[in-house]
Amino acid sequence: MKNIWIDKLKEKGMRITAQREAIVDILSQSDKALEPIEVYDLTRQNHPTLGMVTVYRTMECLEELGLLQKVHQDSGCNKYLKVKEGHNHLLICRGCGKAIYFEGLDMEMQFEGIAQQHNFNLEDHWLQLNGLCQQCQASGR
Amino acid sequence: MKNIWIDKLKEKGMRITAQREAIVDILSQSDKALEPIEVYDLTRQNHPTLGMVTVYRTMECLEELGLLQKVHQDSGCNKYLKVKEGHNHLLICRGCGKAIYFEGLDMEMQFEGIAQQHNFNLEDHWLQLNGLCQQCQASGR
DNA sequence: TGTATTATTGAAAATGACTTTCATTATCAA
DNA sequence: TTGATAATGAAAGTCATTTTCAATAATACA
Repeated sequence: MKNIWIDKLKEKGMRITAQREAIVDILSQSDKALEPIEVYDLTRQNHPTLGMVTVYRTMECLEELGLLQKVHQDSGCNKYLKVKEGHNHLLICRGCGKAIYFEGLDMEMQFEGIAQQHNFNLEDHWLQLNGLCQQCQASGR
Repeated sequence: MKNIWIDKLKEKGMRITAQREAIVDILSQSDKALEPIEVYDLTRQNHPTLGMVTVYRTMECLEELGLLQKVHQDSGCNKYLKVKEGHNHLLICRGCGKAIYFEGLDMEMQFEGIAQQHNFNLEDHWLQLNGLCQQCQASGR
């Protein structure tokens, strides 16, 4: 996972710095959407001189490369999650933030039908289920 | 529509001022999600002394009263749309922003099934279709 | 391997959205 | 009509994010 991201950065002609590698480490391994300040804090545990500006710039690059995407939640709209190509159906835990791309619902045809009813040309969609995962239920959130 | 909103404000013991009425006018009639600065600009056309602070405070109240809800889009996560109770399935135009609450898809059971597969306790969901409305297609966006 | 080029970094300053403060003004119950 | 007090808006404050710029480091190439 991490290596794929690093390769994509290289392909784009970007230099591989220790800072970028550390940020990629955190984000490519996280199963929850993270905001810049969280990435900053997590990365600084192993790389204490890292600056916030570098976090912002690196995350922006990763989004442009299609490796990260924004996840919108009431708790904040600045959270970024690793992309799973072709899978934009998400299940997110309100407690711990764990995000799961789920499959098994094929609703493209129905969505297309709704769009046609309203004379819309459908471009994409976003489906997100919100709830509490097993651990968070057990811990009584 | 507007009167219902005003009544709800009264019920909460809030005073009906000219500013609040003007803001309610704009938001209760808009068929697209608006951000505070847009509400400010629109409202000031008929009410030039209005302050930005009042816009923020009034929109916050309207959200708390369940009359407005946030709509998350890449173009901004600070847009508010009038609520249509029990309808959280939206079709939004990328061009003009027009938002339509649609019905006809009953997927609660399927969503519940997905949640159970992953041992989640489902709380709510958000489904949004994005595309181009007829007018925006015609105008070649 | 050494070196030149230039992308990257991070501190500091700037920006911009939003919130808080507070003196003035306006609503509305009595 | 009047008084209690909620609401307003200017100004100052806060906080996330962006820009600037001199110093540093990665990479291509000699």
